[in-house]
Amino acid sequence: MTQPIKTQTDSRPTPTIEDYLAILYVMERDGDEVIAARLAESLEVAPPTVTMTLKRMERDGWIATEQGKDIRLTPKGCEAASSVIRRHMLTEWMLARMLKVPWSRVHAEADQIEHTISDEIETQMRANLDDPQLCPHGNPLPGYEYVAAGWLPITDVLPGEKIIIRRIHETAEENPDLLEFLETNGIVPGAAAEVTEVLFFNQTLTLQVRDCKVALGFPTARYIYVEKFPR
Amino acid sequence: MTQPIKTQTDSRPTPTIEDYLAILYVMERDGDEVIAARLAESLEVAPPTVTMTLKRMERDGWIATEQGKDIRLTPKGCEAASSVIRRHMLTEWMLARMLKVPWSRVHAEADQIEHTISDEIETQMRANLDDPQLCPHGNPLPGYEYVAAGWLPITDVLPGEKIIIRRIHETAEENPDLLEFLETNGIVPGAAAEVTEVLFFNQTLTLQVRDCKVALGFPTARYIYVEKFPR
DNA sequence: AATAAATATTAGTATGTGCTAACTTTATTT
DNA sequence: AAATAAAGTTAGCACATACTAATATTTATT
Repeated sequence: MTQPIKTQTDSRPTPTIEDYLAILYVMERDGDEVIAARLAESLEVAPPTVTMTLKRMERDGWIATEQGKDIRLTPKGCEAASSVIRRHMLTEWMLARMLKVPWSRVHAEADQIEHTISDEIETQMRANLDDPQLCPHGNPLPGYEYVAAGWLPITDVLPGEKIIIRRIHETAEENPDLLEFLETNGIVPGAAAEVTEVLFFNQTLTLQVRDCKVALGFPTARYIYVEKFPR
Repeated sequence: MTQPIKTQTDSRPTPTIEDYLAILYVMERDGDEVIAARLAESLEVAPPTVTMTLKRMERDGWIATEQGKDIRLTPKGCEAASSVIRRHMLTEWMLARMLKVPWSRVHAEADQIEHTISDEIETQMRANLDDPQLCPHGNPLPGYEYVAAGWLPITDVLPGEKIIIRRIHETAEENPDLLEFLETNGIVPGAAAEVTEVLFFNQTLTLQVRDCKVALGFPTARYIYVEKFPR
């Protein structure tokens, strides 16, 4: 008899728990307040669902709650979160490069596929996709946060400054309409642009990308990170 | 407000139901007896689980049971089964060709991923994988059964006959050890071989593949389909 | 300090998917 | 025909994941 081998894939959290872990990881990384209400919004589930799921997560050692206060990932939870985020981002690259799925769509598709990628497939992805440090939207793979550390929100740029678009934050990726708008207007990592106008009273910021002008609302603009053009 | 669009992916059966549908499809295709006991074996679940799941499937219109007798796919069930089998086989090709996953492993991996492939990704796979009619193991995509119709089990070949390996049946794909054995010995679709010996008393059949001899047990051999060498 | 808003929890319910134990029904073989 | 084997079902249970309604708690604002 051949013994069934317990693979890492078997000991993975469920897709639901992986979703929670990934959001918690990004919240912690960004220094945001980690509370259940935010999770309920991000995941589009009712608050009691979050309460119960967090209880199970604590029971299973993915998170720890400081005397009922804020939620923190345990080392094990952090590991698991890193893993699913890595699989997500590698899947995005696979879809974009190998299957030519539009940039604005890869995130939503990868959100499903990520949970079914084994360690072996992850290894193959890495090898065949040049071991990327950033996802197609410019967000860093876990462990490569330093690569993105120097970029700043485009809201911090003064009119007249030339910039390179570097990153669309994970939060903005949740909005497919926005992604399509950005893609259509060439606002994707690597694009050169110039901030032409900032209208505080209107909460908009106008960009010149190639030969077209695009106005971004401030809430959107906060999720677009750029590199100041090397003069 | 943008209306959320109800995609086909939303109306898909659950992964569990897709698994049942795919097995039922193959059983029907091959003219096998379609009974719950066979499903329980294939799916490695207890018989009562099958009873309950089949009830839900009938309730939801995926299958119909002739006065409590044999199980048949409804047109809707057949559609859904074809869809998941297609996604499975396209995923296998993607893994093999794009991610260079070994031939003997792609089936098991695709078994998970298939459920998370949207119609859009399926379209992209088809376009970027040359619209295959057969999976990497030589089994036909739904609708292309005629492509495989002329091949026969290697048990029907007489010693001395030269053949081309064309197909490893789905049932054999469930056995990873067997697949690895076949791969190691070059028994994969397209390989030229010669049946050198058939030992009925021993229930084995010996093949010459390239420069090595391989003995196959009859139960295995029944799942290997071949084309007689064009003389 | 009082009110309002935001957040969290409890209680009760539902559904899908699994299990074991026990029992019945149907087929096969002696 | 009787015995055995195979197949199917019922009953009872468990767990993850969702929900609503109601309540409690905490934080913020007037």
